[in-house]
Amino acid sequence: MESDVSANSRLTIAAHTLTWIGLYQRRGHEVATSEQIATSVNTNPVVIRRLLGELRKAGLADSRRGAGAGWMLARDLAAITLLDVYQAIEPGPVFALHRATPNPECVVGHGIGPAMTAVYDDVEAALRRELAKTTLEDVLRDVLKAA
Amino acid sequence: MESDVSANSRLTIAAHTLTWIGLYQRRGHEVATSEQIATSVNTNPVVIRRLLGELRKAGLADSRRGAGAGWMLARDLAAITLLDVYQAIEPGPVFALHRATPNPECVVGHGIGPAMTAVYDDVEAALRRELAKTTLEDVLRDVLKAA
DNA sequence: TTAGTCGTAACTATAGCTATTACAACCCTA
DNA sequence: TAGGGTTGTAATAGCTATAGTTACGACTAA
Repeated sequence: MESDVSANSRLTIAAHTLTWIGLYQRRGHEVATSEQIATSVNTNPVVIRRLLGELRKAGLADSRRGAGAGWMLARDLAAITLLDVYQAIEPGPVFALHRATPNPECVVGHGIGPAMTAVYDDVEAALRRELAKTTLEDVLRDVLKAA
Repeated sequence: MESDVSANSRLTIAAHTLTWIGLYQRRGHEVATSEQIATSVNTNPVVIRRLLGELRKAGLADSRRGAGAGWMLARDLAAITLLDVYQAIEPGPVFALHRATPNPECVVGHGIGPAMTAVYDDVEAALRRELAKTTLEDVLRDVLKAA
């Protein structure tokens, strides 16, 4: 259990999942099951299947049904950045404007939205730039180094 | 109502609040009440008081009690960056590791935590760098320009 | 003494993430 | 063609954070 339970662990789980599949495939297996991945991640197989569904929609993973079914990578680990993963699973922005529209008759209430949006756009861009620097190949290298 | 209601609007509200106080003080008033600010933000005064309580703890705002009570800035708008505000009100990191510890007997489960932590540290650093670039004076300038 | 505001507790509502159960759909293999 | 393992997905519940609201004691200038 981590210190802050509120923040998103989706990116962590997604990176874990894809890295696991990549390593498993390199060891000679064709497909990985959500059951196997869930055992490594320590969660429920359905959580993995749902997440992999989103990753498949983004063109990062693929699945096979029926007997001998399972999941595989759609691209090599080196061709997937954490930004790819982030964009596949993150729905909204990190920061939001007001829930309820602020008073438009007030100077600040009127102008604060655009002003903050400009800042938030820059912040998100910086965040994406940073995530784009790391591929899942890099992640796997770090993982194996720690072993 | 904004498009994504889930993300944090706390930074937006906090910046709005401090900017409002700053402008109000420049117009000759000594203190601003949570009631006035809440009218501009379009929320409940208690929400503003709670937030200003955190900002005061961080040394950004100050309050006076009793009759003629209210809030004032502890520093000039130019001396407050959005990073200051962010650090005063944001509790946790943007990204989290797994809720439940992943399987330590699995290579990936064992090494993924440190690997992702390294990335997340860089991302948070980039985010902070970006927020530090903008002061509330900059925000007020943008706000007045939009009017 | 009074009136206005802060400071804070308590409660409710909403939304997202995670976890879990259940089951139909699918398809390889024997 | 029957069996069995796995995907795909709906439904539900619990937890947490944010937000909104009411209520009321604490404080202090006038």
